[in-house]
This record gives sequence, C-alpha cells and structure tokens, in this order.
Amino acid sequence: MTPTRDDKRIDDGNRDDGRSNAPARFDFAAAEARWQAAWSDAATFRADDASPRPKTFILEMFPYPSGKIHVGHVRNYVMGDVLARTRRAQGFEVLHPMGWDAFGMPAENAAIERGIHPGTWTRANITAMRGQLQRLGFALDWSRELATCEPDYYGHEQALFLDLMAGGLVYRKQSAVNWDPVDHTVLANEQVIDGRGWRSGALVERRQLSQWFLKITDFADELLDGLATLDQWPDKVRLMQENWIGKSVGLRFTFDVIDRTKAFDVFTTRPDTLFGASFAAIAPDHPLAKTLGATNPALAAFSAACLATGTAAAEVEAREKLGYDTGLRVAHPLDAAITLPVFVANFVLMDYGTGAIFGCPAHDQRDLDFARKYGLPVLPVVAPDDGIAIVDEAYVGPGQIVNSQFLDGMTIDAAKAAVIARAESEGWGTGTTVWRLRDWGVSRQRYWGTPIPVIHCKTCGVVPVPRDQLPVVLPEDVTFDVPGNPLDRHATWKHVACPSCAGPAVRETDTLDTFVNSSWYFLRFASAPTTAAFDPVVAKAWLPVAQYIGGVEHAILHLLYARFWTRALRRIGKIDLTEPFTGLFTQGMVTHETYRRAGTNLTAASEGDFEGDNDTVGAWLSPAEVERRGDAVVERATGLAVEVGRVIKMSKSKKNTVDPDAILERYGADAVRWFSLSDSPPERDLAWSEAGIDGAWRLVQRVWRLALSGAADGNDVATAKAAAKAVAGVTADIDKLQFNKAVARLYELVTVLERAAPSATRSAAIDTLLQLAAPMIPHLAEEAWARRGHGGMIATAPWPIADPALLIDDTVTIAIQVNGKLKDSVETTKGASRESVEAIVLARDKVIRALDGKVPRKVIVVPDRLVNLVA
RNA sequence: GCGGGUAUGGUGGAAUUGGUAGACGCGCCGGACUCAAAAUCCGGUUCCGCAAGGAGUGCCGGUUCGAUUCCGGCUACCCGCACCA
Repeated sequence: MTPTRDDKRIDDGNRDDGRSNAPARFDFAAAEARWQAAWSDAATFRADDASPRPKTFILEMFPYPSGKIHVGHVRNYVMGDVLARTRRAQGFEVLHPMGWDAFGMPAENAAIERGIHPGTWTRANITAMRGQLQRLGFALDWSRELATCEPDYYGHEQALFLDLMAGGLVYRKQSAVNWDPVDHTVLANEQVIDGRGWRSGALVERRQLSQWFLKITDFADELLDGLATLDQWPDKVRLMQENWIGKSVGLRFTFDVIDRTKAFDVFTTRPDTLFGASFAAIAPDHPLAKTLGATNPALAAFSAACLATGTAAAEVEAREKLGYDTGLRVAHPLDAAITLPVFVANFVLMDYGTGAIFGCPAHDQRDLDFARKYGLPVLPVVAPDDGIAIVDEAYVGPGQIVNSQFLDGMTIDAAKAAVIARAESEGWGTGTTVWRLRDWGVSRQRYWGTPIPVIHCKTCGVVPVPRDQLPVVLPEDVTFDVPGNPLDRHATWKHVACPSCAGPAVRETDTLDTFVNSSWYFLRFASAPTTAAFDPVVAKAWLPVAQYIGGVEHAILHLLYARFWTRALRRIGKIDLTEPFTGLFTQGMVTHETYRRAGTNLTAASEGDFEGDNDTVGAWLSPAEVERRGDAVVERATGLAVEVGRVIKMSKSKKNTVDPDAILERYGADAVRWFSLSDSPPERDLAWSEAGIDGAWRLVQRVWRLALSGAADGNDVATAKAAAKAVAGVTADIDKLQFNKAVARLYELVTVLERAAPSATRSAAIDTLLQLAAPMIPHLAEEAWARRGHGGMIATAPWPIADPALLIDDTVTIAIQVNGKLKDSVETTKGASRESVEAIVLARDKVIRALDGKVPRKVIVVPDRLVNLVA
C-alpha cells in the first residue's frame, strides 16, 4: 500500500535520529543527490569506444514513454544495472545505454482524447521518465540516449529501409486490415473488442490495402538454424520462435474438380492420412471462393460473413467451425473412385500453406469438429497397437496405417514418404516445405511513426526518396479532430515533385510499424554518427549484446524482427554481424494484490478481462486507498471493509499499481532496488508488497549500521570464511542472473558480521560486503565506502576475489539413512574413508534402534555426503 | 483452437541438478530494552504427536538403495498468437 504524504511525515519523525538515541540512520536523500552528481560529474558510466579494456554491452529493452516509469520497468532496469555495475568492477568497459521507443498508438490516442500533439505528449513523458530513472541511480551512459521519434533516429531508419529495398528485401502487396466502417480508420487487433471497434462500437470489417512487406521469409531457414547457436537464450523462447517460424515438411498436391475445369492446390503435413480424407476445404478469401461467389450469392454472403470479423488468429481459430458446401466434388488423387465434397470453411487460413486443405477428421481435431457438425464420414487410417475408435477426439499419436490400400501396415513416416513418392512419380504433387512464418507487413495507416520514404508517381510508379532528401520529416502541424491518418489530409506535406520525372506526385502516407524502430536501436546505441545509421566497425566492437534483458512478451515478435534486421543488414553488406543478442534474459512481471470494497456487486464485465472503461473502475481500490488495521484491510478514507483479491499483473484497470515516486520518496532508491531483486527469481513474477519493501528498508539500515560499527585488531577465521563464501556465491549468482539468491547470501553475510566481534578480519569483510552489495545498493555503498576512509568510488573499485583456501571446509556432515529414510546425521573429517564412515554410522544409537537387530544387506556410501543402510 | 510456462510451510521462495526438503526474506509467537511506544536485538516457527516417532514438495502411477529433481498419465492457474509496446 502506497503511503500518503501524511504517512511519510509521521514515519520520518519516527525514523529521524534527531529525536531519540536510536542509531544513526542512512540519509538516503542526501546520499542519492551526492553520488548521482558525483557519477555524472566524473562520467563514471560513460562507455569509451577507445578503451583498451574488454568491451561488453548490457542492454535492457528500452521503454515506451507512456507517461511514468512503473515498478515493472524498475525491476527490469535494476537487473541490468546490477550486471552492468558488476561487469565494470570486474574490469570490463561496459556499454549500458538508455533510450525511448517513442513512436506508437498511445501518443495518437492522447492526441485524440486530450488534444495534445503526439510529439508534445511523448517528449514530456520522456522528460518525466528520464528524471525518474535518474533518481534510481542507474549506471547508464546518458550521452548515448536516443528517441526513435526524432528525425536523427528515424531518418537513418528510412535510409536503411531504402537500402533493404535496393537489396530486394522489400515489396508491396495487398493485405488485410481491420477496418472500422464508422470511424473510417484502420484498427489494431487490440482495438477490436468482440469484433467491434473500441471507440465506434461498429462491426469491424476485413479490408484489403496495398502495403509494404519485408522479406523475413527469405531468412526463415537461417533464423531457425540460428536458434541452435543461441545457447544463452531461454529454451522456452527458442522453442516459441521455432514454433513461430513453423517449418513443416509435407506434400503439396492438386485437387481436380469433377466435371469442371477447375483445380486447386492443397498442402498437408500428413500425406499418410490421405485415405482418411472425407472433405476438402478452402479459405473464405481463396480465389476459388471468390470465383464461385460471383455466381452464388449465398456462398458470397457466407465468405463475407467469415471475413467480417477480426484478423487475429486466436479469434479465427477459437470460433465455431463453420462451412458452406460449394456443391463441387474433387477426385481423390490416390483412388479416382473416391470423390470428396468441397467446402468454404472459416477455420482455413489463406495466409498459411495454399489456403486450402483436405480434411481428415479421424486425425485432426479441427477437421473432426467440422465433420461432426456437417455429418461427414470419419475414417481412421492410423491405429495404435490397441486399436482405435474415434468419438470426439482425433487421434494424433503413432501407429500403423490401416484402411489405406497400398499404405496398409506402414509406419506414419514410411507412408508419408510413399505418398510423396507416388505423387511425384504420377505428377500430381510434390514434397514441399512450408513455413508458418509470413512476410512482415510494416505499413501502418497512422501518423505517429517513421514515414515510409517513397513517392508515388502516376508516370514512374513507386520512386524511393533520394538520399539527399532524407530524412522525410513528419509534419508537426496536424490535427486529430477527424478520424483517419492526418498525413493523408495534410494540406501540403504529401504533395511533391516526382524525383524521377519532376511531375506531380504524392508521398507515401503510411508509416512504419514501431517494431522496425526497435529492430536496430542497439546498433545506434553502439555507434551514432550523424551521417549514417551506425559505423559498422565501431558498432561491431560492442556487439553482439552480451546480455539483453526484457519481458517475455517480446519472446517472438521483437526478438525475431531484430534477428531478421541484423541478418538482412549483413546480407546487404552493412555490418558483419549474425545474431544481435548473445545472452537473453526474460524477467517476470511485477504483480500486486487487488482490492475492492466488500460487497461490491461486480458485473461480469468488470470481473473479467475488460478493457479499461471508467464506469467499471469504481469497484476497485488502489493500494494507496487501502490500509491494514490489525488483521483487517479497510478503505483508508471510510474505514469500510475491503476484500483482498488475487495477486495479478499491475494494471490501471484493476488499480493495483504502485507509484514509484512515492515509494522512492519514502524508502529511497537503494531499498527499492534491493526489493526489486529480492524474494522472487527474476524470471518469475514478483509480488510487490509494503511488507517486502519494509524488509528492504531494514536491510539497508542494517548494512549502514555495520559499516559505521567499531573496528579492532585481530583475525577471525570463521568471519573470513563467511566473507570468502559470500564473494564466491554472490559472484556466481550475479553471473547467472540469480539475484534473489545473491540477496539471500548477502543477508547471511550481514547476520554473520553483526554477530562477529570487531576485528581486522571483520572490518575487511564489511568492506567486502559493501563491494558485493554496491551493484544493488550503490548510493549507500558509496557513502559508506567514503565514510570508512577509502579513496575513490566503490563504483570503480575492482571486484573482490575469494581466497580459494578459505572456501574449503575440513569437516562435513554426513546424512544417515536406513532404507532411504533419514535417521541421523554425523560430522566427520572431510574425505574420510568408506570403512571408517561405515563404522561410525553402525555404532550410532539411532541407527542401531532403526535397524532393530537386522543386518544391512547393502551399504551405499556417497563420500562426504550420505550413508544409506538397506536392511 | 494452437503454442508455451508454472505448481514446495501462513507467505515469496531455496535445495550444489538423483543424495539431510524448507536456506534467505515476509508474517506470526515468545523474550530483552523502554514509564510507554517506535526503532533495535535475542529465541522459536512444515504438519501430527507430551515424547519416541510418523507424514510431507498440486493429483495418480512408475523407475531407483534413495525422487522436489527422471518417466507416464491427469488437474489447476498464468502467458503468447503476427496492427499493443
């Protein structure tokens, strides 16, 4: 629960050392100001291209400037910051930059809703968010800051786009968009709710527009193969990309329509099940469907109805399977005696394969659902050893082929090969590889994006904007009072002379997908000359990014597009780089409890995943509006009971967000940083809680008291060992990005040091503790380092190294099991022989009792670990 | 619909990857200090049981001397699905 300002005053009074004899407290506000200024003045975190030290590039996915930093951002950047600071201490020249993914729809929404220009809104947000990031004390090289909405960024992007075009990797084709017939505007998938435009409520149509595409499919094979080299990526992300690219090997063959001259191709990954076919189906937007629709109004109406909904795959595939029988029949390619009906079906996608399928209900769930609905035969052709009966679940497992003439008895793989061989020898089909991956449509009918640098001339066709006329700058004098793209209706901007024939021509008014902006920004961070997008030699010195950190929601699109751009730029000779990100880490979200007034009668709409309308928000209370009184949770203002709901992702609609500014003001940057790393493993969600941040605050104070505690002479081996173990453990944990474990180890060291008597060893160990904790709580570490009389900053002090001799223990505790159950344990010298350990174990009281007179028939000894007596 | 992930005390999680389940944090209980509170410190805290002992890592089954870990089958929840960034 976010504290109010009143709260803070009371707290500060209590925590202020001036009013009591409590130990001195860490004055975070003063320390933050002092050290942030010191780092900035000394350019401590400036990355030097010319440094002789080994270079490393630590990057967090740059934020969209939505208004304010949220605690999810904080967690993301703290993780990167700990790694960047650690690497710097370890002797690397670290590039750790920050910028803004500044184009996008929210800015246009703000313009429409509040009459603010998208640029004004975006730049104000950037200023605010930069200030917030600076308050957190991140070790960033701000001299490399960039914003994708500025011409000095997107102008270079336009040049790269033209380079790709010259390299044959850009083309234009018709493609479907969500069209709002009332607002006369194109809608993003997220703006389509239950098939209707979010603002107008009108039923959304699919409309074909001529759009620009990047040939990512040219790289499908190498993007897939390249995944094998990314061994520092999470397996799940590689798997998701593999599935996304979706390589399928199968058979493409032609169905000939009976008694007509028509034919169409289908693709299947299961040619082995061809004898199980009971129908053929084509997509509603298949050319044949269009041809038939011209003379069949009912069919045309059916197709139109299928297409009158959103384009999102999830929507298309989750819908009830519907079909329209065209009345056509096609011949079975393996047996002319068999004919199959042809349907237009809503679950067949024109974008995949050939936009037509053969339906084998017994072995494909979608086909089975369809067959049951329309009363089509279901013939199993693959049977497992224990036989088969299809009811309402298709069988997709292994087995041998049955009911299939010459294929009977074969395995699935053998049958696939046999059918492909026959198709090729008889000339009606070929073995083919198809990809789920489609070319990347980059045209957006929006204002706030990178203008696509081409000109349309009636005489010359599409003409690239000449290089000396780049950047094509977005005009700032636009309005959003009318729906549609302001670039389209701007009075002068789009009217230009054709660069080729000098005749009247118009600019392209579509802009590039914002994913294009984020597909090469890492190159610009590494090298930002004014005359080019990047210098290939300078950029190559920093790249690939050693560790990239961001949300798993980017596992597919952003990461695949960035990989594609890197390879595309390599193909056209722009840079010698294959993969942009060597290490990838996907961190979890920050979540929070939800609150609502007890007894609030929620409608289904507000209970479910609704989309943020204000009229349903009233039910929810924000953490700041709620407080704990004893065991009860009540609304702060009224004292009324509050129901505590599930812990979920922070969202404005559920009001379960916390404001980083308020937390920073109350607890300071170091406590916030520490809590961001505590408790949950970084790849998993972190539940933000007041108790958690309180605990972080206590840790900060404990370290501060330790740092200021008394010194003495003398050695203390136990303390030295504890410090050495912490060095080894924390270093290894940070290397593996297991920050929660590093935090736990630091707690252990703090406890040991608090309990140890003052000694020279202890003083040295406190310095070590400060160094290990410095990446996490840098302000306190600097302040304490200075107070303890060290010259220079802890930020530039070398990382501690553990003495290996101190890491070895001379005794071990051995677990004693009888029949696999733990009965006892005993301490022995390390490396004791099996015989001596066995003798010790057999003499133990508890062992004798547990054996109850029986003689062990087997004794398993794991050296220095465990003994198991099997009786 | 397709694809991916997760499940361990009151709670977030840890467990050297097949070898003492519950490190560390939070919460809670008890104590010290204090006129009192705050802060701080000390002790306890998986469950059942006075104890001896027994049970226990979502559920069912398997492999093994030994399973949170490996295998098979479920259940529940979360995430992604190409114009959100």
